Amino acid sequence: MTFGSATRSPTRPLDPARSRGGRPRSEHAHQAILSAARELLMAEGFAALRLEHVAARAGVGKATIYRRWASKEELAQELLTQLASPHIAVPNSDNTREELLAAVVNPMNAVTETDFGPVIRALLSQIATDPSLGDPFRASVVQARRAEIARVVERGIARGDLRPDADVDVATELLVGPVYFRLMFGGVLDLDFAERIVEAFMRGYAA
Amino acid sequence: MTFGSATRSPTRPLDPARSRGGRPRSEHAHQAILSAARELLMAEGFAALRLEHVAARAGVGKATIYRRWASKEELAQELLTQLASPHIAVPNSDNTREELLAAVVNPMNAVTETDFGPVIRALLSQIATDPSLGDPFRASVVQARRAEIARVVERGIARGDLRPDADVDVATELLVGPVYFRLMFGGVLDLDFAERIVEAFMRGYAA
Amino acid sequence: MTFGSATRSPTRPLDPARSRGGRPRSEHAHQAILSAARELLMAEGFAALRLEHVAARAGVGKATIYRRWASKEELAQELLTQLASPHIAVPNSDNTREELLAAVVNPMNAVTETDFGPVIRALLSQIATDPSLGDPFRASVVQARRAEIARVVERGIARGDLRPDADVDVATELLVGPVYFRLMFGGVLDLDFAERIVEAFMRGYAA
Amino acid sequence: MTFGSATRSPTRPLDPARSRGGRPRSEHAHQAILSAARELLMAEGFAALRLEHVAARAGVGKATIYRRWASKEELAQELLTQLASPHIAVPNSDNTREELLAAVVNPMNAVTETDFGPVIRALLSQIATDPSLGDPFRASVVQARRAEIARVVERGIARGDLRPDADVDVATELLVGPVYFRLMFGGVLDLDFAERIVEAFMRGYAA
DNA sequence: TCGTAAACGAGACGGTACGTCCTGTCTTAAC
DNA sequence: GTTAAGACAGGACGTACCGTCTCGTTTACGA
Repeated sequence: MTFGSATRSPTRPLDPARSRGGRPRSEHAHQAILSAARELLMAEGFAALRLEHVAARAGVGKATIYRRWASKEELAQELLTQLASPHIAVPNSDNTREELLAAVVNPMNAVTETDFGPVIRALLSQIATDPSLGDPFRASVVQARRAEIARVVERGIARGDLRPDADVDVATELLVGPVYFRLMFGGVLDLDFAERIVEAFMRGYAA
Repeated sequence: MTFGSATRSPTRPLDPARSRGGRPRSEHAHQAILSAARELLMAEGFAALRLEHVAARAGVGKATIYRRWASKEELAQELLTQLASPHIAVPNSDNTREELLAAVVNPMNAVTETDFGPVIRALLSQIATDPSLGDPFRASVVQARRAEIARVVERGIARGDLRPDADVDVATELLVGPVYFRLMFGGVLDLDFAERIVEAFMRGYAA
Repeated sequence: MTFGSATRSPTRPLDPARSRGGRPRSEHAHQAILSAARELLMAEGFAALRLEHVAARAGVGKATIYRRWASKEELAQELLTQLASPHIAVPNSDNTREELLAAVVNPMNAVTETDFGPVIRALLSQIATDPSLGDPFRASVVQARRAEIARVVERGIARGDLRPDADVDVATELLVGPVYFRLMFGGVLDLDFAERIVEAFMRGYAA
Repeated sequence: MTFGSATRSPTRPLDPARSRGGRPRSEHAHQAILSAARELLMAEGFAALRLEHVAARAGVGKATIYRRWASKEELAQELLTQLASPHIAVPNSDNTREELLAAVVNPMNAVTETDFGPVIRALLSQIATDPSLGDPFRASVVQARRAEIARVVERGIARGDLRPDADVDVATELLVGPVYFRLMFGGVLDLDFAERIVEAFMRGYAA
């Protein structure tokens, strides 16, 4: 699945009438801001993230940030979307248990081994309480993951590996919920954990 | 299970040598601060919580807050512990399915029908990233819930309702993880959802 | 002249009905407060004088200060009066030049060699702008000095040392004004300076 | 005499390397702050002067004040210098008594008829005790006045109106000391008083 | 090749909140 | 009924950032 297609960059559009003239926006500044923001968000958390510090670290004026994002939230959303995209897809492997394991291991690796982990940890509250950040996240990342897992379950049923009445509606919760539970509330996130989750799922829904 | 025993109030201690003299701390001010903080935390989120506003709403000087809690985080921790305590226990009902349902419904009702919901939403990021808030929360609330669910599973095994090899180590994740997943990432939290979660668990581990 | 007779202690009276009973006010605490206040006033100035620090240094509760003086100004006034009293009198020496010199040297020594110097320096603005401090000071200390100098001039005229039309009304200003001018605006305050002031006065008004 | 040349503005310098960029400091804000500070200093005195109130009255953020002056003292110093400057010069009038009278009447009018009066009253203590305010004041205003009066005396001697041994070293104290004495310690400040002071001086030092 | 126009780094602007300090009052137990 | 201790509501301190606004400068495009 291509994921980016569902995403809408929160970056502020240029004035549509600007095509006439003016200096173009600097792509270098753009990336420097995102990098600085990611580092500071991971180091300090969302509440303590200071756009003034982002600007300083990026070697950029504050206005250059506000020209692109209206708020800290918008900037965070872009970071989140950028980092979440690569960890959604579960390839068709013709092996249902393997695909289910991938559905658990993908998000687990994302949060344990990439910057997505610290970043989403820092943004959990914003996602859970601020629709301006949560709604786009749910509409893109969460929805993409739900769809991917639904496809895995359907393929499993089609192969005869899963019972036809396997509960697609809560499959994402059963497989990915435990990963986020431990992300927040502690507990090891390793392959053994992932396998136990898959084992419990398979016991319930194997044909 | 008594829960409070595991909790440590984060409230700043008085100087141990103070018993001799001085005006005692006002219990009224203490409660007014906690109420004001809860309301503002629910309304604005943790990042936008202003102790100055808490003080104003509580009709209290800022120093009266700082005398009790060293930071916004400590104050939030006390709020969280206060609100989480009542929703842990699962009574022994001699019916394993009923007890498992209670293990899912308890936290679900806590987050949907009490102030614990908005408060923990606001504090998820702090719990996940700030050990000063997360560690006490994990040591008290999360640990208590794990222990309670372990007891439910063990009673189920003892009654012969659950297989002896039912996976106690991930039972909390399987039962409560889905609830928190939907709390953060959307989806209805109702009795039907809870029953589907329990159904999946029972399918996997019923004797 | 005895000076104290003109002074009214600013110390708050005890409740007139106090003769009945209760613990008597501690004279020790009273003196400790005045000493602490004098030291801190000299070290920090009036604007930075903190009653909290006075209380701490005196080993006294804040209420013990407020029971005696209604404000920082009243406490300062008592300090000032206490320190100014000893430097007013000019003894009759049967030598007009000697007495005039004493009228200059007395205040000069008071400000250069006793705590009165730093204290009045710290309180000049209060005296000049705050009637609650300035009026009692003018009514006691300044008035006493004027009267003393008037007596010196009159004795000088009586002895035939000064012209009968010597200007009594500005004599204090001519003799003491230069001392305070240098106290504020710099310049040495020594015997030579005092003698030049007296010399100028004598040149103008000697018979 | 040009007076400003001796003065050093206490205003905080901009970073010398700032000429490159940044919004320039607002002259309008600068003057609004000085006006507000003058009004409040006159109304409340130095000790009760609140920079927060100055900022509010000037319609300015507190940082805008601190960007220019490091402290209440520095701000006061600028006020003082600004207000003192116009009252120093004594024009050559070819009439020694007239010039001496001007030397007394100038400061007298300054303190009775202009804002310099309330302002210096409020700052006397600071000038007398705080070198950071007193030293610049002595170096500029006081020194200028001394020099001006020395010139008046020298012109008087040159004209043959004053004795060649007239005491220049204490002339300022004799002429201006009485004015400040009454400013602090009470007594009318009118033309008659000024004439008596000049009369006493002339009696002593006329040729 | 030259204006025009927008973006750039810098930093001042009016504000809000921080966490600390102090004010003047009040409340306790001890004497 | 005063004492030392210390909590109380209130308010100012000086600092840090907010999001906006000027500056002088740089960079591209279209006339």
